[in-house]
Amino acid sequence: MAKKSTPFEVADALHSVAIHLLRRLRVQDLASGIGPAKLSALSVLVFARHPLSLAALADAEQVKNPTMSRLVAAMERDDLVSITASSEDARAMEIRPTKKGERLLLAGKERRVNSLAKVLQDLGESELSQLEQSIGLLRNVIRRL
Amino acid sequence: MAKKSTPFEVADALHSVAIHLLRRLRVQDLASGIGPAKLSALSVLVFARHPLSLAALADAEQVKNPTMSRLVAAMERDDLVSITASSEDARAMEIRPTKKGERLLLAGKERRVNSLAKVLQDLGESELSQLEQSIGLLRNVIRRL
DNA sequence: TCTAATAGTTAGCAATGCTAACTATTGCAA
DNA sequence: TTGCAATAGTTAGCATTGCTAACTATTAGA
Repeated sequence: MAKKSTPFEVADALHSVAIHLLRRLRVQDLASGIGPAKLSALSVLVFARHPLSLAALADAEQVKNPTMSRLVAAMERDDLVSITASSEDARAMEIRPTKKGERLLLAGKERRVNSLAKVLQDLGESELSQLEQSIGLLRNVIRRL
Repeated sequence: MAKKSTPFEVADALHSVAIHLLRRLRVQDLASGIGPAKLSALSVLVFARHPLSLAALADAEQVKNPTMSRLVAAMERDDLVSITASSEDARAMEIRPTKKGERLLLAGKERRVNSLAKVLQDLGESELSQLEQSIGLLRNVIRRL
């Protein structure tokens, strides 16, 4: 049986693990030819399955509007997203991934996640489902953060 | 019962959760008055319990020498680390945290981790120990990455 | 109607990452 | 022993991504 740990200790360990996990995965991001911030924003757009406003996208990515504004502008220049004015509100934009953006995201994501998936394949089925449950827990934790 | 997921799906979810977790915790880092890269490097120095060379520190942090060189120079200016030449090799440096650096790290870490710990307190004991087991799994995964 | 709120942009700064090219030592081999 | 290649670190210059402050344009409401 595992030693009983305090929430502080678990938080500390979790923080450390998250840092080091991403640090390793960062290497794979390079092959996408697009930065991690753009890749992540593009991912939100692709999986949203409907257009998002700039503010909504900034919110989802936990960055400020000017930061997302710049990312979206760059992605539009690269033909990864298309921008149209909202029909109801001329101030607002509707941002969608282009076909090219969608293709790039899926390919990039595959490359990125594959190196992690390869290691996860060595885990047993029960370990994998345990990880999955923990991920579910963490999503709630993050929401309350 | 949870739907059976592929390693790829779990890897993807894990990647996403790690990103968003750190994004939330980043807010707390601000109170340290020191950037996350420096905080993390300082953490390595403090917990190493012996001096490290620049290359060793860069390696531990998974960054290139010039990047670490700049971080270390800034930390020395702020009196967070002390730098001495190695007695055996005049090219190499020995980097240690100062008292001030150690204090700042521990205080910063506490602040940083506390916001996460606060949310984790609302989890049940079984959920907490489940998280803990997953963290153990992940440490092995990261090592193999 | 006019004013306050909202959506987004622009400008300018800071932190952190990189590569290329440099200096200074070290160590090995001729 | 000398001289060259390898090693440790720095400097310069650039890209990305984050921020705040200050701006424009549109909308909505008093």
